[in-house]
Amino acid sequence: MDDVKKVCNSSCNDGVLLRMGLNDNKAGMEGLDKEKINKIIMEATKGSRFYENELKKDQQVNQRIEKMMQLKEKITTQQLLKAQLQVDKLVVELEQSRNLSSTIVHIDMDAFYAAVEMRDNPELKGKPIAVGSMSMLSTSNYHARRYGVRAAMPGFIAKKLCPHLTIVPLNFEKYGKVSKEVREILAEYDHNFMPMGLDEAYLNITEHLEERLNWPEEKRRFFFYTESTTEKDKYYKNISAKFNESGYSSSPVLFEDNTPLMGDHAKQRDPSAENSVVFGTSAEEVVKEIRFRIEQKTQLTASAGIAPNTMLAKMCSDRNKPNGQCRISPERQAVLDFLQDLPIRKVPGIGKVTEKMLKALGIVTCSQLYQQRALLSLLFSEASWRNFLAISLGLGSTHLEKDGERKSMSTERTFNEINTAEDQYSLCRELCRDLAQELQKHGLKGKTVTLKLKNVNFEVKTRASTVLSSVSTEEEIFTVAKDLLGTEIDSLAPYPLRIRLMGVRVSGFLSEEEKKYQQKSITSFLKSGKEISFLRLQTGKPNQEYFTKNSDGSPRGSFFDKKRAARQLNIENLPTNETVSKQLSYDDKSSANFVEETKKATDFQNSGVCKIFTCPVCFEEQSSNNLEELNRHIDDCLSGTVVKDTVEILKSDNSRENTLNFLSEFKNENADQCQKNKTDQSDQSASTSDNSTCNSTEKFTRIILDKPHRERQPSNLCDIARNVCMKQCLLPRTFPQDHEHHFEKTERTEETSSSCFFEAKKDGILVCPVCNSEQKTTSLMLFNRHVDVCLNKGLIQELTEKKDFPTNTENSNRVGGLSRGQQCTKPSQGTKRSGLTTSQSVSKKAKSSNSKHTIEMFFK
DNA sequence: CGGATCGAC
DNA sequence: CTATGTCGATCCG
Repeated sequence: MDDVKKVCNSSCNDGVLLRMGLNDNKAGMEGLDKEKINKIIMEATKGSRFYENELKKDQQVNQRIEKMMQLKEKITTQQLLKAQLQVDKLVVELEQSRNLSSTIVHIDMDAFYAAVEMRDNPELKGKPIAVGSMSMLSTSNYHARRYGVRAAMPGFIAKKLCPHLTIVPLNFEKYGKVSKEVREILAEYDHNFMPMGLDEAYLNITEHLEERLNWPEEKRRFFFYTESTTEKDKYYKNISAKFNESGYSSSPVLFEDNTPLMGDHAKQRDPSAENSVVFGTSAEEVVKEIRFRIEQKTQLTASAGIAPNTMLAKMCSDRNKPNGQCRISPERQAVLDFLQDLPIRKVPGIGKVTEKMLKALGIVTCSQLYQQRALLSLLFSEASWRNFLAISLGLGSTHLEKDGERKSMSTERTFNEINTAEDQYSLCRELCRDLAQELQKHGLKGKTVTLKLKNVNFEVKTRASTVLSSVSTEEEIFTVAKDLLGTEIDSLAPYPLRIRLMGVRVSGFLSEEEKKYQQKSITSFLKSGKEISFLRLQTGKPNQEYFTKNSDGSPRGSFFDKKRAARQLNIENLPTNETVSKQLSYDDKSSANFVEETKKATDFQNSGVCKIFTCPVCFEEQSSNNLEELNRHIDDCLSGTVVKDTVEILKSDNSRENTLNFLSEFKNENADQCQKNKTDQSDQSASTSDNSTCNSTEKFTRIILDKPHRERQPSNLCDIARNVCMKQCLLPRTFPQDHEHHFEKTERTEETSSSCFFEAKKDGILVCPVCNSEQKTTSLMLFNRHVDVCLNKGLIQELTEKKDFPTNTENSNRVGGLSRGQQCTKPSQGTKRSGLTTSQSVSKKAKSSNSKHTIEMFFK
């Protein structure tokens, strides 16, 4: 979309109006001047809930600015000088890395949707039109823009600005088709061109330019598409006029020919024909050719920018729109000249908030951005000021990297106020259904579900929950989403939740790598057939009181508390085959009673009173008054006695899930082996333990370990875990003063990493499985602590609070002080995060108590 | 991680 | 009456 939203003049100080779209209308022309436009918008706006919210947001930005200014006051000359030196060192580096050798083109269709609609409906020509609805416009044509009608403006306001405005509804299908036609052309110049939405694209024509040098003229000749109808005739005469104006050396254009001609067709024609045009070999000529071809093919015009990198190309394409192009020649000085007086708002990535903040510092143009680089490095985050610096130097990506895998998928809807829980739940389900459909279409499953709500005052809230295994079906997503919704409804009771928008998002997809691995695992898991009987899944109706994480106020337990509670529940609900269904139906109730249970469990743990505990591995009751003994017992179970013939595990509740997952994986390994030994094992997967097929049906897992383990190097957690069980682990896993801690670790076995399972390197040097750094330590506990620091800052804090963990102060200070990203990043990796971030490793566990599910795989 | 915010189309 | 929908990135707690 062209830059309708960026027209805001930086001279405009009025916070709210800043967003409303002013126009740079020239006096005397048809349309309205800025003042009138603002007045009309204001009248239509003031007093509305929307406006109130805009004011609120504006104040928040002002507060940010205030904070920044306070920070600025405290900066000393000394600090500034020091910063200047450091930044300038970076400037030298960046300058050295400047690469002017690429030719990047940014193509931007002019008022795309509006142009398409006008093309297809001649009645609209010459009229001000906008595409969208009374609620929201996507774009407007240039005629309408003179009245201040812009993209992102509600139609009813646009109507007030321009009463004779025609609003055309969106027709994405059509735009998609046109877009495809354009892309076909673009692909000829760069196979890897990068589309940005339907109407924009970046091309790297560096290679094309080289090849083109050797092209014969005939290969660069294009013919005008002509038709005998008067209407079209006129149309193309206009085009040819434009092209001649802009400096084409082409001969006068005639329109006697009826045949659309491009590329190879051209060769067959008489080269001297006057209805053709030959384009040169320069970058400008190439882009003119592209634009020409686009126009011939679609009757739509495009603007373009040519520059040594994407950022510059994008800004360039803005320069001469509509229907124009601009080039920054690949010289440093040309780049700097271009930037000199360019308002920072024109820079992609700098929006209205950043603009306002920088303006508070007196920065409006890119050259000012450069001049203030030292100050900016002290006031903004590393990422931000480095970005600012790159901008002010005119640096950007010189190649087009294909966008990586999708990270999230979502759907949201705006509607008239909905305030009854019933309607909200059913809407939520509907959204989940739509989303599930899309997810499955793309074969995606994610671990995090986010619910988005916008109340009638336009305040937006998001609530997220991450579960252990990926979700993709309506039921799975809804199970999570309805809980999130439930807590929100509850948190407002007795007042109703009054919303105008709801959205559901799923993120945390498995990477391609992980997918393959899981696929394999599941397959082998299923193929082992008879060994698997059931998988249990959460069941029953949505329970509004079901506990979830809740940010503000409402009762919630910490992760550990939940774990303890869950453990405690085990004690009361011994899983036996007879009580299975009872147990399950209790599950939901037990969740509802979560708070109470949490308390009980915590009390138990603190009191040290002797209690009965059911070992999650062997399921024998253990009576113990301290966790140490329990841990020892579990250690014994894990390290040998259990891993032998035919162990049956009944999966009955969440608390045991981790251990079960751990063992499931075990089983997978064995199943894998089985596959190789037994030639044809008939597939008895009637038990359908695939994640995706698990619905609310009650199922149980029965896991049998009956095969010897393969011998090979540990390559993933599962392997490591196996080694532990085979007593191959090189390190003792019980730490005298650290039993509770250890217990938690046991539960974390499904984590991508765990301080419990690692390999020892030589004397006193251990390799942290999280950050991979070598840790010199004489104390396992200290090492363990390091790993945990890597795993989760919050975790450590919790532990230290509760247990007064012995530790060296320097270390604990550092933990609190550093940001997580830094903690676990190897120095050599610079600013990039290590493959395994803290967040990732902590993620799965965090919501474990909230999850239902089946097989959990482990990856390294 | 979870939540808010920014920015782009 | 009537102020979008989707996505990625980043920052902070």
